[in-house]
Amino acid sequence: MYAVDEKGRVNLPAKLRKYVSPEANDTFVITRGFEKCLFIYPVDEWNKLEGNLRNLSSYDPEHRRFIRTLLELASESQLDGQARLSIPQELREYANIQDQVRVIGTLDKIELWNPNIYDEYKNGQPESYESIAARVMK
Amino acid sequence: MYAVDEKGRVNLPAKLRKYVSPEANDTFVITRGFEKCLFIYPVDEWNKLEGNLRNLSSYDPEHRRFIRTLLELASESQLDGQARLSIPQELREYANIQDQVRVIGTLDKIELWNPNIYDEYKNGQPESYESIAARVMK
DNA sequence: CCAAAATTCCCCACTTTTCCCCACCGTGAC
DNA sequence: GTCACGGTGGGGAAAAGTGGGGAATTTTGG
Repeated sequence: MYAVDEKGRVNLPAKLRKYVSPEANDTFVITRGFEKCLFIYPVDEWNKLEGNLRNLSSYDPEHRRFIRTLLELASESQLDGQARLSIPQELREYANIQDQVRVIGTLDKIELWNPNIYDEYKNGQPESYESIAARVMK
Repeated sequence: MYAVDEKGRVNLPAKLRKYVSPEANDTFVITRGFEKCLFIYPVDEWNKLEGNLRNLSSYDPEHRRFIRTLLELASESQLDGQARLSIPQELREYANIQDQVRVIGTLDKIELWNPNIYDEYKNGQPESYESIAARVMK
């Protein structure tokens, strides 16, 4: 759990920063995620994703919709001197992020959640973690 | 049974340390486990697990949930000079670990339990150890 | 096109947590 | 008894996290 200050800045935990490739050069792309959270991609990871997007067809309505939604709120920015990232207001509103965030590192990106919404998400699942794990990792 | 000191440190018993591969270089990843306990993986074991996670699809809602839950509280750290590991507060809270822990070595990882919760878990099982053994090892 | 307002960004300062180190206690082996 | 090893406790430096002032830039309104 980390603080969001009045200026909408979030500290990226040192533990997670450690895993970000130096190629990213402290630059990140932040956009809306799945379920009401935000995704923060180190630019190098983002570029890979963007490469995949280019393979989609802008003549297919579903592809179009997917690309638009993903890019609509996307925004690139750099860490400040204290390793914090500014989260644009529209994105904060989308994820309902106020003064506290839960930060989750998920392999290729980082997720930001309103802590309450994350708890609801976890508790709202019909199946337990253990039983999903058994199925997924079989 | 081992002590947890005021700083949240736990001594990894010499008996267990003996079995950890030198490749792990005294580095461990600690995260939530199944049932209310914590898992401590030597990094080399963790890396294998992480490799499997990367094969999951982050576009599948169940896979996403699994990855989030597993990584949400995950944290890497090294043994200190006295062969102790610091257990982050959020993880201690999750497993309800206060001043005593039960430490169980389980082949590829180590489990930490609140001693009382572990007893309840054992006693709460409908089937006896012997009859599970018969089925599992058939 | 200019001025006022708002936002962004860069810097400095303070607080809290983590981690590195040293010291101590108890037990079992010699 | 004394030595070695495993386990426990705690002080203090360094790192991580937090808050906020003010210049620079962008946006807005006339």
